[in-house]
Amino acid sequence: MHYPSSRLWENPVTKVSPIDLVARLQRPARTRAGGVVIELEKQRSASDPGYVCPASGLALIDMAWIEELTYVRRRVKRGDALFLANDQFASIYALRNGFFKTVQGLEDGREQVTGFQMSGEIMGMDGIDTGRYGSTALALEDSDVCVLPYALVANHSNRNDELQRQFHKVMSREIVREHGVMMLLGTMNAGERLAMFLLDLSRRFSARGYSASDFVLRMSRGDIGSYLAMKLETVSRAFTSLHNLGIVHVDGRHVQILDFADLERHRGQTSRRDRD
Amino acid sequence: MHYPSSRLWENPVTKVSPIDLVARLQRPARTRAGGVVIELEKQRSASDPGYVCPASGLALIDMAWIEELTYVRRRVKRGDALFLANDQFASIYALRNGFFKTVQGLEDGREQVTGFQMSGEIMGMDGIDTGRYGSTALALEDSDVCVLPYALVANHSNRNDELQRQFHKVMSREIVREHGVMMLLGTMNAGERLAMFLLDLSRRFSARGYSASDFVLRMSRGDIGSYLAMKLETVSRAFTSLHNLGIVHVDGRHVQILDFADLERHRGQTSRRDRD
DNA sequence: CGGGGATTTGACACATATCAAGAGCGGTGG
DNA sequence: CCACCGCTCTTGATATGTGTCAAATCCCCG
Repeated sequence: MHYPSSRLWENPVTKVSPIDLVARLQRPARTRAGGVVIELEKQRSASDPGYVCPASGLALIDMAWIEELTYVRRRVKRGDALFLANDQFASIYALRNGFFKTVQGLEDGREQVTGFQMSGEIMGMDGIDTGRYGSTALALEDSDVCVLPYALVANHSNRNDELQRQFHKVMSREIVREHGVMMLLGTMNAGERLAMFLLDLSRRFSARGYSASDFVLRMSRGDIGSYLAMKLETVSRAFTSLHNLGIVHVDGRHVQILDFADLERHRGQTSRRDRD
Repeated sequence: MHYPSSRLWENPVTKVSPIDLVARLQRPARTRAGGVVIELEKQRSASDPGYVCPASGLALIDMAWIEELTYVRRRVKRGDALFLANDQFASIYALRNGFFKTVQGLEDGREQVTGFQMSGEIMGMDGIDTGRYGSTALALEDSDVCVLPYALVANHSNRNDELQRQFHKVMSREIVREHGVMMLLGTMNAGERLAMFLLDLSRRFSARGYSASDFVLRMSRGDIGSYLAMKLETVSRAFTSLHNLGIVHVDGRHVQILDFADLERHRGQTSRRDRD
């Protein structure tokens, strides 16, 4: 699979080009605490506030710490990649505004959506281990991202217990989320999976001040299916089923949850009779 | 589900009881850097080396850092729990010797194995976010575990870049692993899943100096099925299939991989004809 | 040596995949 | 403004992989 990447050529907010940044961060043979990062910090504290990623949209998610660390922002257009699987890892990314999916590929070409990210959520942590990203992050709508150079995060969290804690929590949360997905894929049928998916989206929209019961999906049926491990036709049928039961109103990508209690209940037992 | 827990009553290696340890770690209203942890460190540097977890068995896995942080070791008998889902989080655990599974539960009682851990691997990181473990860790054989109080890990990694990096890597690795499992569950059929599973085990045994091609499974067909999201009967049939194809020799829990190339290939396409 | 869980195997059911066709819908250009 | 294209989505008919239920055997552990 080949996606257009916004990687090295788009840098509307900062004066320092990402290329320089990456080059500096990767400059070898200097202790992290000593040279490189401090140098970056000096730049960061220069008088131009433009490259500081305002945390406004993120406050709800308890991520003021991101503000401290943002070195540069990046805009990613719908359909473009923030990073590609196998790219050299240098930064994690906090989504400030917009919507992403992360996609993981197999050698033989099969691929799967491993997550959807919305504002305040972090991408790229799967790159820390091997030094290369394990997945590709694709914008599902025009988005605005805070670039958090990993070296900076690491360095700051040495001296800021709260930041360290937040960072650990973010990674832990990702582990917990993935446990949940494994659970979903391992123990639930199609109807339950979709119900869980909608409830999860609802909760996350709600946490950001949007309606919990009325929202527009940013992803296609195929993406949902890939994430939930079912074919797009099955996703469509499951939507139709929920719609016919009067639990949600579905019109294309516009979803209205009509009965949360039923949807919650659905998330526990569904079977053939529901479709009739 | 109710499992016997080794939690508060088993502490054969250290002089400080886990109860005291936990109590101290949880003592509120003291900065982490200041009071509590330093206090622990003093104890740790006392003349009794017994409570330091020798890193011997872990060296291969690049985890010498664990040695520095181990405050106490714990023995967990087969079938007992190291920690239970919903237990108050205080420590992560490095498996020194033995074999574990981690199990996640749904409110309605359904549960799933989310991972198998062998020596050198870390458990409990899913507790950092919420302060409670998200899963239960059950010993599949008598095991020996290094207890790494989270406060200690956090404190040390403030002052030790390498340790910080290792810790981040371990969490990242867990995220990557879970992406892999999602992939497995989302895109592969039963035969492929089992092939992947066996190759994964093989690799991990091999990394610990055991045979890559001849090993004894510590877990039941049911556990494997739970992990791979298939019924135990299906696991059994998939084993039989691999056996009949001459790719692996299976005798109960004793597995010998006869043809790695075929097994790798199997991990890419399997279908009905393989069973005939 | 006995008992009970673990495993295997078979027959059948069912949830979901697959294949196929058509409908909706937004964008584009004549 | 309409026609057309390409996409996504829906719906139907059928195929199939895996689940379910059941029974027999194995074998581990007390």
